[in-house]
Parts: sequence; structure tokens; C-alpha cells
Amino acid sequence: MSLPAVNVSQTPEEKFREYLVSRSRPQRYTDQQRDMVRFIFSQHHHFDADQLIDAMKKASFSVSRATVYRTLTKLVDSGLLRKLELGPRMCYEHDYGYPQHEHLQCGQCGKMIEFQSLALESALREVARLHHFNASGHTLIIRGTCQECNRSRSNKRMLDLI
Amino acid sequence: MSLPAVNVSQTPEEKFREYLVSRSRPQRYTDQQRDMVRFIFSQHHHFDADQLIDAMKKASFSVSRATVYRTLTKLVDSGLLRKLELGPRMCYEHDYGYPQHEHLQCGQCGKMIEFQSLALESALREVARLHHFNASGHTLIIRGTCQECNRSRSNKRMLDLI
DNA sequence: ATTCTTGCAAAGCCTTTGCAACTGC
DNA sequence: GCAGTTGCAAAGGCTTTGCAAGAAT
Repeated sequence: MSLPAVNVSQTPEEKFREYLVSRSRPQRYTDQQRDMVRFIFSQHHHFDADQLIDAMKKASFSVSRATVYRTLTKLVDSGLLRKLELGPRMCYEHDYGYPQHEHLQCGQCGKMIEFQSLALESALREVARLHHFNASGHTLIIRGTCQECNRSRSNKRMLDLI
Repeated sequence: MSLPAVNVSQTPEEKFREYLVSRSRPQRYTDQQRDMVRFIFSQHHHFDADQLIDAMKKASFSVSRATVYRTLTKLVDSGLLRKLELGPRMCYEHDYGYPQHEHLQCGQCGKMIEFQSLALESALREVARLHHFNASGHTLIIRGTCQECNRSRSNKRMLDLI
């Protein structure tokens, strides 16, 4: 991934434990939660529940669907993950230690390209201001075809002509 | 709604009929489809499948869920409607005769406020250009609280203090 | 007459939940 | 030992689909 990580003083695991104990009713830190936090933060991917379950099973972790969903909710609450509502299935990405950004999504290969744009952010703020709208967040996805897929499509097109 | 309509030469109904007959296998124009097109274009609302079904039933149209879903798909294909994928349920809005725009969504009252922003559009184009990304479209929703709901919330807060 | 559309109910997909067994603190 | 967590399977919410009956051209 392309964006620089933000400097953070705590590991994701530490931050999560802190979140758990600071609840009005303290919550417990279990083996499965620990496995999930470590697994998720050992890579930097966008993922949905199924992809996570598959990947963890391949890595010989035992995880149950229900618990994964329940733990993902806690991870979002704790500020470790961000939840992207794109279409019918939810997608998750790192929030803690990672800057605010937007996404380009390639319809061919499914890749998510992250970017930051000051011009975009100030345009968003300006719109909210104009409409006296108290913005709390936003979702932005630009759909299309990435550079590599464009190349291979035009290559393919040229081959088709031979 | 706030944005000016685009001038169009055909009625939505005419455009839909044209779409139907121009398919490789011509499709039929039925009473229920006609009712849906007229109903949907007699108002300018964002709606999901359920809201449409309820509203049409209240207006004494007989519609079946399956047919509504099937017809909505055709209306999107024909360019009459745009489908907004926000979270688990799909939302629809007029596309034909209506300019490209983005949305502010109020979390309190559910209202969708439409807006256009040249600054935003050019920022989007610029991002795609920088990443050599061939953009085909985008989704943008700004979430927060609208002016009216903000007002009533602060009114309520003041009352609470009495 | 042919082929598309309809309506029902059933299945699909993703996510949530009730409950008994289990486990962190 | 108490209170929160797990795993299963069942239920939920929204959308799609198989199929027989009906309708448009």
C-alpha cells in the first residue's frame, strides 16, 4: 500500500485492550480476539468478513463466523478498523495508525488504490459549509479501471486484431 | 428538490419504450411497468424497493415485489434511474432528465440533500488522472446532520438545561 | 402462436442472534 | 464464581430466481 503510516505510540493490540477495559462493563480479551487483531494488523489489506475467515483458516487459526462478526464490530468501535459500506457487503480497513484517505476501485482486478487529496477534502468541507450541514464523515469510491488493467485490455485488443 | 431539471425531448415513458424495443430481443411494455414509470416520475424522491411498493400500494396500484425488483433493474439499464449502493439496501433516484450530483445524507431525519460542486468534480478528475485510472463513475455520500436537525438538537439541549 | 412477463414461494447471500457451554478475570 | 464470550444453528433483512399461468405482439 502507498500511504505513509501515522506514528502511533501503542500497538493495535494494546489499544484494543485499553478499549476493552475502559468500557462501562469491562470486556474480556480472548485468544480469538488476539489472533484476529494480530492477523489483521500483520498485513495491510481491505477485506470483508469472508475473506478474513478464509485467510485465517488457511493460516490454521480456528475462527467461527459469528465470533468474527462480533469481534469486527468491537474493532470498529475501538477505532482500530474502519468499516466501508460499499454495496451489499461490508469491507474493512485499518483505521488506527493510518491516515484518512479515499479509494479508487478497479472493476477488473478488484484492487483498491488509496489516495489523499487536499483539494477534494476542502471541496467537501466547503459543500458542507454551504449547506449548513454538520458533516460527520463520508464515503467516496471512484470506480473504473486501473492502469495495469487498462494496459492489458488494450494489449488484448491489439492481439485480437491480429 | 433543489437542482434544475435538464431539458429532455422524450418523456420517461417514451424513453423506456424505446429502450424496450431496441433490445436484441425486444421486450414488452406491460401495465405494471407503465404504472411504475409514471408513479416514479410523478415525484422526485430517493426511494428503495420497499418504499416504492408501500407508496404504490397506498395509491392503490397492485404491484408484486418480484416484478418491482425486475422492473427497477430495467429502469436502471434504460438510463431512467440511477442506483445508489449505500449500505445493505439499494436506493434509487431519477437519472433521466436530472443532472449528475452528489448527496448529503442526514442521519437524524434521513433526508438526502443534493448538490453539485465544480471544485469537487475537478478534484475527482485530477485524482484519476494522477493515478492513470480510467474512471467510469463514483459514489459519494457525506453523512452528518442537516441544518434543521442541528437546530432542533440544540433547542432540545437548551430545553434540557431548564 | 410465440415469447416475454408475472406472481408466488423458495432459495440466496450476508449478517445478526438465542442459547447452552465455556472461559477470562 | 460471576459476567462476558464462544459456536452452533436458526432467524433476519434484502434481493434474486424457478416455474407455471397469464399477457403482449
